[in-house]
Amino acid sequence: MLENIKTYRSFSAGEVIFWRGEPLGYVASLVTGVAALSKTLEDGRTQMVGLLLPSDFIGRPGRDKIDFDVTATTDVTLCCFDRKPFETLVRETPHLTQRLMELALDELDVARDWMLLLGRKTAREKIATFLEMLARRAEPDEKRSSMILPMSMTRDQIANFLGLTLETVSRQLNAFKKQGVIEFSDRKYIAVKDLPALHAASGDDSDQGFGS
Amino acid sequence: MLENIKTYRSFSAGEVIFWRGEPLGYVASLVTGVAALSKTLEDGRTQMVGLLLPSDFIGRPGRDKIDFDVTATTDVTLCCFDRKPFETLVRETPHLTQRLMELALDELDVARDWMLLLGRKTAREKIATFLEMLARRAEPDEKRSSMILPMSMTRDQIANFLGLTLETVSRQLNAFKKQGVIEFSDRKYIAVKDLPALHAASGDDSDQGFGS
DNA sequence: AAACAACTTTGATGTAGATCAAATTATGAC
DNA sequence: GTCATAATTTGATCTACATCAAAGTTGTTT
Repeated sequence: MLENIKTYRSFSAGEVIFWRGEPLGYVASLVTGVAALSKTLEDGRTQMVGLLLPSDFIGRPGRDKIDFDVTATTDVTLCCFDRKPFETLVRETPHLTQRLMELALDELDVARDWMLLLGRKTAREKIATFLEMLARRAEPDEKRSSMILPMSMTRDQIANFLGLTLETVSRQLNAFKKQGVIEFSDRKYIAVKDLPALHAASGDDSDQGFGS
Repeated sequence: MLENIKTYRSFSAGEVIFWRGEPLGYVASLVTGVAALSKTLEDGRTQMVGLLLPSDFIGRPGRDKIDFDVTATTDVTLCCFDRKPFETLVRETPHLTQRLMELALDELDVARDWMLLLGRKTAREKIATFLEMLARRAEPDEKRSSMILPMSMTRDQIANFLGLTLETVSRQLNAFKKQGVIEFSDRKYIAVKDLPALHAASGDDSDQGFGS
């Protein structure tokens, strides 16, 4: 049923997918690539408020506007559904509403973890949390302490994600490198050598969330 | 239908309503008072991740645990529904699911505004945003630039809400007082004298959210 | 009304991370 | 390969806010 109304769209790295305040013509599911949700203050300071990875959903039933920009971090492919028919479908399919609510609740949990990070963590803890999150997303089940993560964000983007400056991100990343916790030479990858060390540096209560 | 399964519970200021990780026996709607959602790091640093005012909902369909503590800020009355019958009801009432999803999306918007505040705003901007938010909630329609706000939070609680220390909160509050933007003598109230000045000091993009 | 405990204010000092300023090093184009 | 542009690193300095440390308030108990 969704099949009939779906179309694909592509965006290249750096392109804006949705502007804040602009009426949304469609909702979408991210197929490939990475996109970021961000908010901006009047003087240009920006803060990322969400990261979209493949299978993540953009758009909110019952709302025709969003209050943040959505930007392609890498080249991105979207699977789009026109809003009107999608909303009709949602109204007629209770199960789908249920599913969308679960997605919203998941996003809310992530947002609240991020609030704790932004409000109370040190720069070192922020970087450790960020890397640990990437590692967990890349290999949800594996318990290896070592792995290679594709890195599509620049230092500046990471800084906007963590509420830091790009210089601080660079320094903390190199501090972890010097300690042998991570390795990198190429800009495209970061190798995690000691995941438990990252977790220990994240400041998180050990039995919170995914605990140790 | 909800009538049959509802009960009322009271908590006095400072009491914990739900502990993080503890299975939730019931969901609830806040009737009177103020409660706070908060998260804690292993060394005790805490960050509030939400504020519950009358009519706000606690608990999430399909989840039996929450990842934060809920604490009564003032004396609180809750209207509770046992979880099992409530969930059955939700499954059978698509309209209710729809409504709960809207609540979740509203919370998500609030959480993201807070991420911008925590990540990028200065102490002065945080305080201005906080006071402006209270003013808007107290009188959503009124366009008066002057009003009296009941203040139930201590400096320490405000600090945990804004990602600051209590001393910084005190200093910034007194700075606004000295400038005639607010007034207070009693601990129970803050009088806003110049709402536009607060908005101007909040750092928000003027056409974002509720614009100027 | 005195004694207290819990807040709040105010001041002095310290510091993590921001800001400013160059190098240095990738990376993609030609 | 060479050039040009963008990203990263590194260093020096600055500053907003945290931290430490007393007072001063306010409200409550007896």
